[in-house]
Amino acid sequence: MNGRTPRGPRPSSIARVAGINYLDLGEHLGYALRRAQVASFDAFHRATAGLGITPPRFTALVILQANPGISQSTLGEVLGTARSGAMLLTDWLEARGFASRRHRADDGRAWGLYLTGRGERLIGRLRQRVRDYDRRFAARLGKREREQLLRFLERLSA
Amino acid sequence: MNGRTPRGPRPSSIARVAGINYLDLGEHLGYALRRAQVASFDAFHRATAGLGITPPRFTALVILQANPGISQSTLGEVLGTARSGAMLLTDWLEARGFASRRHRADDGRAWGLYLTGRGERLIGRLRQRVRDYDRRFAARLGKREREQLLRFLERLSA
DNA sequence: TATTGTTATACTCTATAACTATA
DNA sequence: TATAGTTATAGAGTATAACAATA
Repeated sequence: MNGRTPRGPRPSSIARVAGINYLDLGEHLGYALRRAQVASFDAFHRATAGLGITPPRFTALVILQANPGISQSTLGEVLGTARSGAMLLTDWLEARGFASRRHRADDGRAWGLYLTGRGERLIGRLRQRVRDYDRRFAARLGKREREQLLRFLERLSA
Repeated sequence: MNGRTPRGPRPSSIARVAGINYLDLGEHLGYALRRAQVASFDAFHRATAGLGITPPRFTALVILQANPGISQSTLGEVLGTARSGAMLLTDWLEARGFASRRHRADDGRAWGLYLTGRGERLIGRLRQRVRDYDRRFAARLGKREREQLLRFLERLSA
């Protein structure tokens, strides 16, 4: 313990409590998805401990890396949040030197968003960590099962 | 439109944005789980529209039905939240006449929580609605696929 | 008129910590 | 001492609405 409390939302696992009757809750896809997602978030949190990186921030870094010059509105659309949220997220990245806003030649209203060198290095390290955590988290499934699961989830999300 | 804004958290879907490069984000189990969970939450929200029922509240109702006399602390444990959160949730249920607190004979500190008749009727209707929504949501999967998915998720959550 | 970014505001959820009463 | 419930407080996340600048 170092006394510092992490800032982001704390993932609290949802363990099965002994002696409790859950009825058919385990048959509900929504409940099962929620439990698995919390477990995944918990693993993500441990994998990125101390960096202040949350899943949306990680996603934003990946999207900025692959789509240099993207606007805040589009970033918000990708993340599924309102413009104002995308703006706060961009503020966070910029304040830490991971991303920069540049004026666009073609549209005076919008910013173009770019990773800085520091941001590139961060996402490089993060990619590795997140890939590792994802593999460890999925270790209870076989390779084929993991692929199957991904396809199922993709079909539900489309 | 009736002008009333729903109270609970609004599920905002995470659609794929055309023209955006997502790199390998789709291969991340955490990302896929999050997207599916948001889609599921969105369907749940529509299924229970107007009732103010959120997934944790639904879970609490099921747990109270199947475990009459459960304490607030244990309910919080089941939900994966702190005691204070379980208390606010119980307040919400009690204020609407869905649940009641009764003193315990064996332990003067703890409440025993029980569904009221009104709560029983609510959970009866909700069960039906939630089961329907869950089936519709999973309609993109076959029966066997749905079962497989549930087993995969269960293994990841254990 | 519509859109981008911004700002202010409000609301939900949830955690922490301190307190009380019981055990 | 430890636990159940309570209360107060704080923080993160995110939505809405209004506004200025630009299209």
